[in-house]
Amino acid sequence: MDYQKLAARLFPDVVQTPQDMELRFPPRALPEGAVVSRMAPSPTGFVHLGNLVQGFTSERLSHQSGGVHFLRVEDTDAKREVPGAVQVLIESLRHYHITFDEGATVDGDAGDYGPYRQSHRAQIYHIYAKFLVEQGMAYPCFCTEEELGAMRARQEAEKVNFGYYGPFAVWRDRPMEDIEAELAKGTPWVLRFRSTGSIENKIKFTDLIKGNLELTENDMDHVLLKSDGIPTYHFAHAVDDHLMRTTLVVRGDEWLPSLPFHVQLFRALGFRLPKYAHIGPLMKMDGTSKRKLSKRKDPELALTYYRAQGYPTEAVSEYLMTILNSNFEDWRRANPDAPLESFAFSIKKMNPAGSLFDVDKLRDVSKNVISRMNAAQVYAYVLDWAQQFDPEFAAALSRDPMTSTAIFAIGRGGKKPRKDLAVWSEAKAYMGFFFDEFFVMEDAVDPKFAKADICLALRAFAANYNPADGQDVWFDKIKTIAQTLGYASDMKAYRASPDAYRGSVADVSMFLRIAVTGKLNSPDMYEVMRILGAERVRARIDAMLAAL
RNA sequence: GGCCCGGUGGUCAAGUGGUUAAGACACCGCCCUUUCACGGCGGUAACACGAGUUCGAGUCUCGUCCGGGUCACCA
Repeated sequence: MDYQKLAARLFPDVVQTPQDMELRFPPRALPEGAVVSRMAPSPTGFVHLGNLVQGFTSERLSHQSGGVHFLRVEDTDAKREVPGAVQVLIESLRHYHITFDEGATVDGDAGDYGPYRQSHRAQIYHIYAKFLVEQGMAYPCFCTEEELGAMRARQEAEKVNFGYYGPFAVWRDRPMEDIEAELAKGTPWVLRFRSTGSIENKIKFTDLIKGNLELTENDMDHVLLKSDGIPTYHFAHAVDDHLMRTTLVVRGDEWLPSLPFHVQLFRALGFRLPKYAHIGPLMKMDGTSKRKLSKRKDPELALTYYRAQGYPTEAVSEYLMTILNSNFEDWRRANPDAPLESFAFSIKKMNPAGSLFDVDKLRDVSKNVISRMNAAQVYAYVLDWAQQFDPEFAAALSRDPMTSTAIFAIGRGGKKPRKDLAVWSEAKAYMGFFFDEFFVMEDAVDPKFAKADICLALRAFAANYNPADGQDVWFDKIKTIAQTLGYASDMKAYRASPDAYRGSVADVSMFLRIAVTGKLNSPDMYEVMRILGAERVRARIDAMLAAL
């Protein structure tokens, strides 16, 4: 077989050589130990937690080492192309503070190692495809989908390994005449790798996360170029990561099975193999069993889900960091206000196994993140969320920003801040009662108290209420009312002999709380009344008196 | 089915031959407290199983079992 002739026949337009590419994309001048890593997502319009996990890891590792982090868009699958997806992708990543030194941008490329969209790199791939054919390491295959399907069915029936290999690689050693005949007919073809591997052999490999691995050699003649001339992931990975001078590939461990093939490919192309870090998957419980989080079935995989629920982006980041680096939580406790970037991310701390996604934990992290914010920040975030997902609430909040901020300031700051909110969408339930349009009687007074008694207490409070009172005076008045009406003003005394009283000052407070907030639970009542103002406090007490 | 990865409380996880096997979340109890939230104290709960190596194994080896991933002209 004349491989030169075959190569020329298959790629008549290719004039450049791999050497030309070496000159065009020279090795990077970076200090020893600087990591060049990248994100290489496909633009499906669906940015998910897996992207973030991968992105945090590659970003931290490259930037902490003084290296380069770039973005490459893997848009090689025309069938899955979604308009506008690249923009969504880039904006989402920026939102989560995953930064790039070079790569694809919304309207083009930035950097010397591009193009950074695989759809713009066809000529480059073809140079290497031609090279492999010339070397006898790749060949065209004219099998149809039907033929491949039938082969697979036969393999399943015969219980042999699936795939295009050995005796099943029907186009592997066809004579030139056969190839020429199909070409002349215009039959579509794919370019396949001619594997010299055997499943009898093992290769040793060290993964930065998984450690020492022993894998079976690849004996499959995988597809390099699809019939439209666009490369498969494998081929694009080898060519791009070599030419972009990537030193570390961070990706999900679903790629582990194809690693032996990648090792072969790099060797065949004369490329130096980068280091690899394969991350375990994010799992979830499905009934009684675990499974990998799925794009199709699990809405909580999508970043838009967290946006809609109202999780601060920082909470999502911090939660993922607790999964990625086991010592992150300890560090955060010791450095509550330090920016995420000052944490010393270590690949050694990454777990080789997959972890179950834990919503309870996420909520806890989120509460802590929010508790560290000041009232103005919380107000801004809640407003931002509400403008998109609850416009009526947003309108109420922004009517009087000062007051809204003051509401969020209750119990905030100090050593023991309240942690009421885990997500912005809970804000309305938490403090909506401040707004007359959202005020509803959610809860009722314990029916063991007679309506007449409740009225007595409420009237007494209204009669004595002075908004100018300090907190102590305010509460002393309530205690006095309690005492006068036969309720215990001292909780210890009440607990000692509850039957000696009509109730306690806690019950009197409860009447007031229901009247003013409509709820059994609320933040500090004194602060609530202060912000609500005397007029509305009285109006709500009157309304409750009327309802009783 | 083949190949590969993994297996410490319900969950996330420390742990690299000698520990009373950390910590966090969740759960339960008590304290603080006018409610809730916060905070404090305490509690239930784990090395999948079986051999082997060793004075000694969660840690090393082998086998078994279980879980997951992967076997496309998708990435």
